[in-house]
Amino acid sequence: MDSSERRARILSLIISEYVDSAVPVGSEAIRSRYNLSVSSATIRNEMARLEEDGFITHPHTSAGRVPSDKGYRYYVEALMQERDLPWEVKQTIRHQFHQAGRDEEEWIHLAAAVLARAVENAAVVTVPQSPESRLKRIELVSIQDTSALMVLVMQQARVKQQVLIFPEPVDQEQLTAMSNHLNQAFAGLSAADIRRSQVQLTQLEWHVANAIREMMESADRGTYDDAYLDGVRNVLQKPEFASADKMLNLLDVLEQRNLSRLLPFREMPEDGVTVMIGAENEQDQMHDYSVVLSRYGNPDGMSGAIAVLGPTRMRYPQTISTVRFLSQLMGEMLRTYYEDDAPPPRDDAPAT
Amino acid sequence: MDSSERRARILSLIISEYVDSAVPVGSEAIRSRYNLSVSSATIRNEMARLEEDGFITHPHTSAGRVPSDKGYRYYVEALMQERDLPWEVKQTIRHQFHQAGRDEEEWIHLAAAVLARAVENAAVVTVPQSPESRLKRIELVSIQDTSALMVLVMQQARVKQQVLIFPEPVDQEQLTAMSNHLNQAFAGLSAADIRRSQVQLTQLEWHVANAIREMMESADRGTYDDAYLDGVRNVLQKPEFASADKMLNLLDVLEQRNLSRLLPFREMPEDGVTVMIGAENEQDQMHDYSVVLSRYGNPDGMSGAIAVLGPTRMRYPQTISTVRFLSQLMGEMLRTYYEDDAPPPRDDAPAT
DNA sequence: GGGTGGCACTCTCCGTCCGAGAGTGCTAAC
DNA sequence: GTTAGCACTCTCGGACGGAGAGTGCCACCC
Repeated sequence: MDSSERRARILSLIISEYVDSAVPVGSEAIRSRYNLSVSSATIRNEMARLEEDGFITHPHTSAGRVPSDKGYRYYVEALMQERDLPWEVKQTIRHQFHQAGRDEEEWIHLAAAVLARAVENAAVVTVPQSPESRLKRIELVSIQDTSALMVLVMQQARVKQQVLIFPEPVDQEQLTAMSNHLNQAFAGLSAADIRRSQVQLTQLEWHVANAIREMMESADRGTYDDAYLDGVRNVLQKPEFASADKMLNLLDVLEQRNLSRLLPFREMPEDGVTVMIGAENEQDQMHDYSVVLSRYGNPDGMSGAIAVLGPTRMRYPQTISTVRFLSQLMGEMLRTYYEDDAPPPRDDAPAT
Repeated sequence: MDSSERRARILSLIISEYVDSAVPVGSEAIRSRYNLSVSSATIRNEMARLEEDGFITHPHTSAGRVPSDKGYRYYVEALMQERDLPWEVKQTIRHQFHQAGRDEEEWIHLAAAVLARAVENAAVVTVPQSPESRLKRIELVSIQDTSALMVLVMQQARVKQQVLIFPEPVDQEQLTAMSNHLNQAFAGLSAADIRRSQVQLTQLEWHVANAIREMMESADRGTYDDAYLDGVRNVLQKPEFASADKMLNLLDVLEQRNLSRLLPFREMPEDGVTVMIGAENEQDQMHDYSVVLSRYGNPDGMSGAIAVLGPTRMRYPQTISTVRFLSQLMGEMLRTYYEDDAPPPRDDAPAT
């Protein structure tokens, strides 16, 4: 057996063992558990080499070895074999999704729950966003003399609402007239289009148009901020978080709603699964965690992100396959239920 | 000094001291810290009496005293004096609220954040609900050949949305015709009214009407389930949760979305603040926590609940005042922004 | 008889110590 | 290159003990 090949195998075994047990793994342990045909002394020699090269470390002199970020990275890159999820598992998930397919909130929730459960870590799923909202319909409903509810329907079936306060009493008839006019003027436009628009508007209409534009702009800005989180408990239960301050640390990372700053959604490639191990994440707070994430949907149309967050000691193969499958599935769901008639101009979209 | 009066004073001091320090408080500590004119031995005697009567307990023989649920209850009932919040504090909060008054979600969020921060514990704020939703307007917007977005506007400015799938292609023109007809037929009705309605509907309209009814029913059922939570960290940081299992315990209580089962929203009186101390809550899981809660809004119109959750060791006076003030303020907000002109009379179902 | 000083007693907390156990690294031999 | 052997290191957990805080009770005092 090639010596570097054997070294790789040992690294692989250390990782499997450590991922399962959370306990530093010693030379004798792997020899006996995987009955290798070499002695523990040989394994120790190899381990020393692996440590020299930075793939594993030592909590202290007389402890077993623990994979380093670099070790995991090499494992993910070269050693592990990603298994496709078993057909039944896929089928079960698919079924659950089609059950809950109507209500977006429920649907995203479900995705997070399924993911968290499958990978036994925390899952984050963002609400899908379109790159630039376009107005489809506006509706004004009277509430009080001087206030009305504005409901915006955007393309891709996104609905936004806001209470408007008018400087003078406005009745439903006026509101209807205004919404008719605004619909005519603004349907199909983006926030920028509306800003540039030259349409003649009354004072009140202008008031409303402003509110529309602001809401659309804030919707466009808010990408990735609206995320569902599930499975925090999975992570907290892991032995690495047994102490109270570790737990608080993790909760700090998760509870704040600026998750999107900690997960590198922005740098996500258009497709494929991204793995970020420990200190590879630029955020200091994330150095003890790994993130596996993927975009779902169509970058030109509706898209969001799903991510798994857990300790660096994570089952990468399963996690990656699951994230991959779920992101595909959610893409399909988006196309089926939410996308406009006009198919986005890409020619690799699998037929539904 | 009357002896029972002195005993009450000592209980009061024990509670203040313990609430601040989280450490069992001894006789000498109280004497010196509040320079009472009696010796520690006398205080010990009084403490023995208080313990006999069940107001305080002993973690172990040679430890100081800790208030029992009964002790806190007596304190809340008879000893503490609820101070009104300082005017500036009220003003600051009021100001924040009027800043964020438009968007309901933001507004509820803010309420939870303000409350959690003010009382240094966890805060729960439910979305306001009306006792029975009434349809105000329905809108149908085409998405694809066979699917459309249904947007329901209820009285009290609540908006619900759902994607509908039709068995046959339907274009926007048909959708508009349908929504016009349904608006005519159903405006102002409750789910029950719609169920009873005798209006002639086409097959497709019937399909939609069904969806409307289901959504309204689910909205009516869902009271109190939709809640915002803030300040979990405040609670976790307290010394009583320093150990990992205590933390997990608390997280279990909070993370699950069935908070409404643990907080006795249903038994809430129509007005006033309810305090529930430790084992007074029927739910076993809640025996270590106290809850201070209040309804906000108008029981006949829109109403919701706000609650504070923390360890039984809690600053009851401040917490109660804050909850009281916030519930009043939120009631005002509801009336100002969200309530219909016509207060919902009981028997106004328009004939169809 | 209530209040008080005194004192023995109890229990926790924390630092120290020690032995068992696990694992390493090195060396010498195969 | 591999291996057996062995000294060495470090952690973990239990035992121990002293310091400190607090109680409970008794005898005494006003």
